[in-house]
Amino acid sequence: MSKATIEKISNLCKRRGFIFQSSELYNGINGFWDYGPNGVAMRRALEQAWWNYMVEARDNVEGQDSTIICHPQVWKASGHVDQFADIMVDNKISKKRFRIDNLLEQQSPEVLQALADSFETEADVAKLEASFETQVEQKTELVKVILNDCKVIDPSTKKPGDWTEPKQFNLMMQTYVGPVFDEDHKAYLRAETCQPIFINFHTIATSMRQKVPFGIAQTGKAFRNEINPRNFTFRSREFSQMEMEFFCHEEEAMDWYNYWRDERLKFYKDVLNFRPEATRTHDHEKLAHYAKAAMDIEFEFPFGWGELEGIHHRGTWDLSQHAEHSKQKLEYFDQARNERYIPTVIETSVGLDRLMLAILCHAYDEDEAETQKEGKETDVRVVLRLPAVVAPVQVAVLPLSKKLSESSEKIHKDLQKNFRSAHDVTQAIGRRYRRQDEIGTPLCVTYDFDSEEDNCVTVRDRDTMTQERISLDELQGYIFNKLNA
RNA sequence: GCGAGUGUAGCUCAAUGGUAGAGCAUCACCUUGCCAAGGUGAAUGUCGAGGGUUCGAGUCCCUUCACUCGCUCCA
Repeated sequence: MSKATIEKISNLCKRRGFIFQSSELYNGINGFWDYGPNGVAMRRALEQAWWNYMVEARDNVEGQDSTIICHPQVWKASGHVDQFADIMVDNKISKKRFRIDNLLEQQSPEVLQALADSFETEADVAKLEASFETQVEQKTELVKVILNDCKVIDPSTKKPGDWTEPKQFNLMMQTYVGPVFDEDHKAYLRAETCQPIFINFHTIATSMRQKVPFGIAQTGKAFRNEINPRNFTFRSREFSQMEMEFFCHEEEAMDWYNYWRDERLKFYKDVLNFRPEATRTHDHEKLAHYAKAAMDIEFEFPFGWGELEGIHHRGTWDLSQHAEHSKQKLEYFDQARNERYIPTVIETSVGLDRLMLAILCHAYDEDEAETQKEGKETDVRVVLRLPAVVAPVQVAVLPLSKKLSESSEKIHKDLQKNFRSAHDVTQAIGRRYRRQDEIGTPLCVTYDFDSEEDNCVTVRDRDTMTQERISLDELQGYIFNKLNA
């Protein structure tokens, strides 16, 4: 049972320079988070671990880095502009909020007819929804009156609601390209990193002489106007994704789907050392209309199970959409099969910030340690049992006394060439060990008064708190082996 | 957006309407000192912001901002 709570994690993250509220000086901004020195070190290491595993170690996956702002048509083609915009309305009596399309679907024919009469249209959900959209765009007060006059039912109470003015919720963030802010210059910040992969598919296949099946990976920022950001960094409005789109022939798609699912599970197990019970897989019961198969890899956060990664069989939907909207042929000619087709896509998509949070929750531990504090035998030790590959500091060099700091700094400088090393000279040694435990440093190297004589240092292990005397000549190799164990 | 809650030192939190505090953390010095050790000292605040009531407001009232939790949303 994990001892982590979101409150403890977020406190530790702030106290130790991992993650804190963005723009705190101005009271913060909801859904945006900054990474401090330890947070950014860990995040870069994690991103690099993913990149190495998914791109660098493979011949059939290429990398790319696209712009955050793309041609607005990209997001119309992908369906985001439509699907990310909903009209919402609140019932003041039940305090519930509804999407107008969901609400319309649950009305009786009488109510629908009354609405249709008011809008001078037909009693059809799609047509009524279109009427609502027009009215809401024109910001008329009429809609609220109509909702209430037609006695639209609240599905949760089965009674007419006291409806507020419907509002348009846009989940895509908007901006303007060029100095003139009008409709013609409207653009979107990308809501996911995968669309720019789809539109670059042919350019990359050609330039890298790749043949299907092959993949393209990208990491980077994505933006969504989440209605309600919650649970620390779990749902943020600006976040990073690590996505890979694998293009293959439809006949092989399920095999590749299974292959990538297994690869991704292996990543969590072998690279990040997740305990088996920390994650689970969850097959989607309701598939998006274009999807053939979809599953999530979930992690048990202190607030419950949450999605870390999605593995999706997207069919030919995305490339077909872009082919249609761009009026370009996005077919691939497969020489081996002597066949022309739109490749099928298998996607792996993980949230970098969510994964950071999961790793922190997974690593958080409290144990009992002996103390020399007066009146106490043991004390609670807070320790992050981070895998060495992502630990912000991999080794800390600590002189037993400040007088020894000249020699210890030389060791630190030497270790810095190969590892993320820190040098800490202030305060009692025990306190420094505890500080390093809290940021998850796997190894501490202590230089003492004997070191001058015997050319040896003490290496202390974070998890066992045991110490070993190591010759300075063997130190680099010893640390390398321990960190890669 | 609705409802509830919270804003005081870096953190956790005190303070009947009457001089803003503690613990921890931080920093400096001392200590041949290996697990938040001991000692001496230091720094730290527009009490979220604005207005009002009062002789006097961190405390009461109003407004506002931000955050947290619940509802809605989460392809």
